[in-house]
Amino acid sequence: METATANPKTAEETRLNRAFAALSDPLRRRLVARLAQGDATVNELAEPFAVTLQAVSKHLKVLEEAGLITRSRDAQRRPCHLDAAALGRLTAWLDGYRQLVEERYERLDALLASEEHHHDHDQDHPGQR
Amino acid sequence: METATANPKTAEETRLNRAFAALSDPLRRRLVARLAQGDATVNELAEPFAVTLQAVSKHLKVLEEAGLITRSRDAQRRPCHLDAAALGRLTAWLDGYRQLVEERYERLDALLASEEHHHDHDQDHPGQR
DNA sequence: GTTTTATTCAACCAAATCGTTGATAAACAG
DNA sequence: CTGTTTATCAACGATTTGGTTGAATAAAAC
Repeated sequence: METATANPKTAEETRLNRAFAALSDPLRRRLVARLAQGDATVNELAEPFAVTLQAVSKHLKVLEEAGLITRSRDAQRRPCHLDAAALGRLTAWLDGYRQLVEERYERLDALLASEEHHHDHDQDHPGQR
Repeated sequence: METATANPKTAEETRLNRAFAALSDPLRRRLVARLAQGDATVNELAEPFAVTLQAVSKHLKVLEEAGLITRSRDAQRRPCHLDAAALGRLTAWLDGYRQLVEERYERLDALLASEEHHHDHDQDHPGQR
């Protein structure tokens, strides 16, 4: 599969860099959570938080440059819209690696089970280890 | 910075904070990618990169404190193991919000379709972008 | 014992990050 | 035009981050 190996700088990796970096800030993640409920302007987004409007404006710029949100225009307002596809790219990255780990785990399980020829207990996946 | 006093900040949120922050660094994500292929020691992990062993050691500490990896012991070595469940928690967070956005989008689509009484121009929906 | 291997700790430094205040721009309302 | 709302830009300071080198620890090998 794709799974960017040791490539120096693909555009895709740059995009992931920006997106994960954007989500590393708790306030930005709360903005994302808020935007999941519906589009909102900068003022609306800033209102619940104990920071200045300028700080929120900066955070939104980061989210926008990371491709996580898009912005339109309504008079003086600039409503923000959360981009579902961008979130999907992040889950795809994470889930690809998660699946690799689980596959390896299952193969190890199978190996252990096959080598245990004097027992035969069911080796079902145990949810959380 | 968020107020520590007025905000209870659940343990779950703290865990997400650490995990997303851990993944915000490109080198740490490459370590994760490497560990998805199989467990590895600090030396093995550091070898492909142009940074010192100590730098990688620090990064691994961050990943460990974020719960993304666990570590065992084999003589002087401390092999790292990628935690699939931790990756799963991140995808769950992202995907929850992604689904909210898509549901809202679909409802808006349906509303627009039902209100179209004098036109019938096709409202194309952009599947993947 | 001494030395080698594997990893971490400690101190330090440059650069990035996050927040602030103050000024500016753009679109409206009067 | 004057003033208000909405949002951004610019400069600054405090803190965090990611890297380095050098010393320290722990287990193994000699």
